[in-house]
Amino acid sequence: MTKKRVTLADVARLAGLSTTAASMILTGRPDTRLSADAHAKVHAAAASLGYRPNVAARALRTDKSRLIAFISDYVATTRFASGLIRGALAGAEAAKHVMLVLETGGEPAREIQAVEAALDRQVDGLIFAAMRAREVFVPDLPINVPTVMLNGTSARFPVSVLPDEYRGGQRAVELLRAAGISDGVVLLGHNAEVEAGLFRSETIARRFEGIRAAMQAADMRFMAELSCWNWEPGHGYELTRKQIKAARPRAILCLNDRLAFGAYQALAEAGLRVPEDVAVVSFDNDELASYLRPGLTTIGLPHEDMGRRAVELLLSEASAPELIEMPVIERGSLPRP
Amino acid sequence: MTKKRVTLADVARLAGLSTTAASMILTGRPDTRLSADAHAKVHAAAASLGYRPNVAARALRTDKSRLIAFISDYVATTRFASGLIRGALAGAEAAKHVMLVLETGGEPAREIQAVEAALDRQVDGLIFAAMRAREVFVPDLPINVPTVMLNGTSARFPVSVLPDEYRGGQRAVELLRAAGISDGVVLLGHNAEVEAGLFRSETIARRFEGIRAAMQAADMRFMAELSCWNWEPGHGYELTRKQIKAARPRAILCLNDRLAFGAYQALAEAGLRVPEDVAVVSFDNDELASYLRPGLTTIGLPHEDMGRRAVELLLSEASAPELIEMPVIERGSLPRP
DNA sequence: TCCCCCTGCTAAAAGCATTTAGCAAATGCA
DNA sequence: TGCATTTGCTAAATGCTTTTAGCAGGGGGA
Repeated sequence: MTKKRVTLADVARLAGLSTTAASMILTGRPDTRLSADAHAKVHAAAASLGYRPNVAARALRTDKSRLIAFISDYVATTRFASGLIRGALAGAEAAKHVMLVLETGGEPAREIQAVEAALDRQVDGLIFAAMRAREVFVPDLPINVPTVMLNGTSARFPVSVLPDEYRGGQRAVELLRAAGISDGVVLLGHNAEVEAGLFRSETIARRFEGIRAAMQAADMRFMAELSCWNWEPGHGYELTRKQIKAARPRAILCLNDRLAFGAYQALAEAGLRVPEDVAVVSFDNDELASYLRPGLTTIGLPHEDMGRRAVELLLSEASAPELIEMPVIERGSLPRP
Repeated sequence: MTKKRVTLADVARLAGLSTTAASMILTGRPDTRLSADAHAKVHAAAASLGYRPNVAARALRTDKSRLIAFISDYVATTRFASGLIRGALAGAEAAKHVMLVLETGGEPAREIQAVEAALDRQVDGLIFAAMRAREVFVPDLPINVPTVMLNGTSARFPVSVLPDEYRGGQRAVELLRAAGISDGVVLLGHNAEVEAGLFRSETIARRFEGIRAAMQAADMRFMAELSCWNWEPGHGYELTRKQIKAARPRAILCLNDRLAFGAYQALAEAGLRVPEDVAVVSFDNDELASYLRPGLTTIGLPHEDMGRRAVELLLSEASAPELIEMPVIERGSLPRP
């Protein structure tokens, strides 16, 4: 507890050199003219004392903290968005940075506090992460460090990392086609406002565009579009139940895995088998998807990749937004052709 | 970008006082003899310049960084363990601290790096969080700051925060009793090694003890104990299916919600209704539990409370471990008596 | 009047690493 | 030998805040 930290001065003293020399050697400066002997002595001294630089002192001098702040509205309400953190953490570690995480609940006051707390600590960059992709509120403070928007956008900060929803939407439809299904497809989770990008998420609007484009390209049309606000299992269950009563579909294209989960429940209850009687495709690759029987084929949200990429863009001071590929995760909810 | 930070010296200059005065006033020192006038001037100057102290410089001088490190093996593999982070984040925010999060994947080399990175930044405390409660590997480095173990234990650091599994185990059985069920109960997810505390988690061993104690107290005995290593839905499904074929239980006590999920699938397939034909109780309060139909009654893992409490113990330099109550979450998988 | 204490404030050091400017000795070249 | 370079290294300044030690002036008591 009381053992004093070992400082650069201690190392220098033990090596019989100046702190200047020690500093230059330990930070690995290229063009210094210090002798090989000096290098050896300093390294030996540092090792024997177990020297570790005081990052605060270094940050004070260099204005680089090797710290980045990850400010999100909700870390893990969707357990799933935590993939964003995991990825970012991995990216930070790879770049020998360390990550401060702050949660704001989407409340402006807490957002301000979070940004201030981060800036006070001289972070090298800010990542604003949103649980649901949308226009993110960024407090109107002077921010003088690189900033990237993760799973969201901001008029003020152009560099963002988003899933490539358009392509993802296309893929879902292509999957259906490849399974030999070209009609009797029901869209589950439609919502006009969302589709228009008015609410919740512009990126989901792009998902719709991709779906519509692919449908058109294949000259397909939905048998029905079942609309609801929240995309929770309960809604998926109810809508699917009603649909089955009206007319049995050949396939259900669900806007997320939780809806698909509800659809499975309704199908099971009606004695319909997946995929023989009704095929299902979905979006997200929620952990759920692997629990279902049969496993759910879904277009994954590449959260972990996105998080990692956000850090990379941040540290390379990129200036353009980036779209991350949505992987197709094939499990068993589509018939093999 | 180039706008220089405003420093304490700037504030002092504008206020027409020394930096000493400004510092004392802004940090709210109690026994200073500075005039009310001086206070007013300094505060006015600070406000008008938008002064924010440089935390690195302050940390350098005071050795207090208002930073705590959250070092975990896996943040969110179980999406669920991320509740630990959420709680800790909330606790840190309440205490005006900020949290560094580091992930180690349980690899010793990364653990060492993580601890060093944290210590280099003069964190005020360390939280070692484990995804699964167990004896946690803590690298053998000199650690001279308060440390608490979260959802795990360590011989070296006695203060830990764990769920009260013994009581939780009892509660599960009591729930069955209260629903009028006293026989025909199958235990799903037993495992002799785990029960003996030899592997994975000592706290799960305590859960078993609680279950056994309550069973004995109620003079009940399991109809069968179905054992498996991994507690995933697939295993729950298989074991339940076999059990149904052999003899239909009145209730299934599942060691976690994922097993219960599998049990539901097998039950549905066999045309058995929950809870009329077969009741189910479980542990964890995974998000899954609310998706099932009917909702799963389960003994919740209080991750968020635990995270918050860990920070509180850390900052109060507590010296004793603490058990956090496991809430019973009643949904619809038990019959109303 | 002299001494002491209180009030209100400040100069300077400390905390630790990086960096600029520059010194002394050795070497190279003519 | 004499001058310019190069080599190998260091003193001191810098970044910003906190804290210690202490100064100047006014008032009170003896």
